[in-house]
Amino acid sequence: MENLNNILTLDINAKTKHLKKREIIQKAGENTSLAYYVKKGLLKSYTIDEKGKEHIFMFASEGWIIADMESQEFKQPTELFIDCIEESEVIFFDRKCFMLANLTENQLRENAHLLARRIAVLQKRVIMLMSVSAQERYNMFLETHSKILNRIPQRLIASYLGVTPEALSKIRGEIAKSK
Amino acid sequence: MENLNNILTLDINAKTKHLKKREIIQKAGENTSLAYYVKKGLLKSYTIDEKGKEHIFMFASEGWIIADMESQEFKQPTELFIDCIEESEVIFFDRKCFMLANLTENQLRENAHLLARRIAVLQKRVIMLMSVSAQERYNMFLETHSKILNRIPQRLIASYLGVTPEALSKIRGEIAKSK
DNA sequence: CGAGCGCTTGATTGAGTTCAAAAATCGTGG
DNA sequence: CCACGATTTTTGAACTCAATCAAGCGCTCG
Repeated sequence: MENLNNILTLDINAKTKHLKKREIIQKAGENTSLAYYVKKGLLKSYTIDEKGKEHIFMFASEGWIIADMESQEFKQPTELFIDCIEESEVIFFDRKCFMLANLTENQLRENAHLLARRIAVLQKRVIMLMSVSAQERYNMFLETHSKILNRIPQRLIASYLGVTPEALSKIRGEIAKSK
Repeated sequence: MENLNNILTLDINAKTKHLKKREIIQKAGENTSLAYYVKKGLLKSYTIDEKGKEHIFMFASEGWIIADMESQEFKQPTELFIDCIEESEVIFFDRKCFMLANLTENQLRENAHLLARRIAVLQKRVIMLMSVSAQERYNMFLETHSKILNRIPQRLIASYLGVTPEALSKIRGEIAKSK
């Protein structure tokens, strides 16, 4: 992820901001073409459904980019909220620089990989949601997010896994018992 | 999707093939960087889990590209099977031409949009799987796949929705009753 | 220090699965 | 083109996993 700085420098308007815990940097319904590079801290992106329930798409810690990469393709307003789980330091830059014509071959490749990696993550998630139990999903989460595990509240992990906080608590109880 | 032909022409090795129903064009575990443009017919991509269950990722009819766009990014072998639901006519070409340096600005933009659109579809699917009932998922499917609906066997729709064929049959029964 | 939020635990309910078998549809060979 | 076997779809009963509802505990931060 280090060489993403190449891309970041393409946006002369890119700005680093210091954000407090719980600070919202993007709301569903807004028109924005911004993306966010996390220098420090921990963010999440999510939707809120008709019943007011939050559904988390991704967590982004140091070195990750978080944004609504796609909704702009179809319809203008984003459907994603993005906010800070911790106090964070984030570079705001324009997503459009991913599509500039004067990119080098390496930058191009980097961009394609970035999008492809995002697709890979989502594809895995779809399989996960379709085919494995909540318990197995939690185990997979433990593996894939081991570094930032203790920085994420339980309730948010439950939302990411697509279960209620109560269900996750019981799953953890089961795991603890079986040891 | 018409101008995708621009990209297709970049691969001098691209070949059109006629395929019979049930013919498999890609198997999990294979090493390939091919992508498939559907000129005619209907294909599906899917995984098979430990229990031997098929989980469908996408259907591709006329004008769509189907491929494992992402697993190559990480690990060599693909995890997706791709086969024909109907007799089909398909252009086999190399995915790598999406990342060539000599693409025009329009082609670049087209590629980015293609990937972004795929992300959008997957993102919607994740929300769908996390937050709505099987019945609602079926209704959403009816809307988004209305043109190819009657060409897809029930059992495959159930797999796409993440439910058993029995469950889908009952859902359809309910809907029919309520009219 | 107290109020509220987050986590746990238990009882109940419900959506969807599994298993089984019948009914409908498809497709292939004669 | 028909008939028969195979595959799909439907229907039903029993069961399971996770959701919902409700109550209690523990922390933190205001």
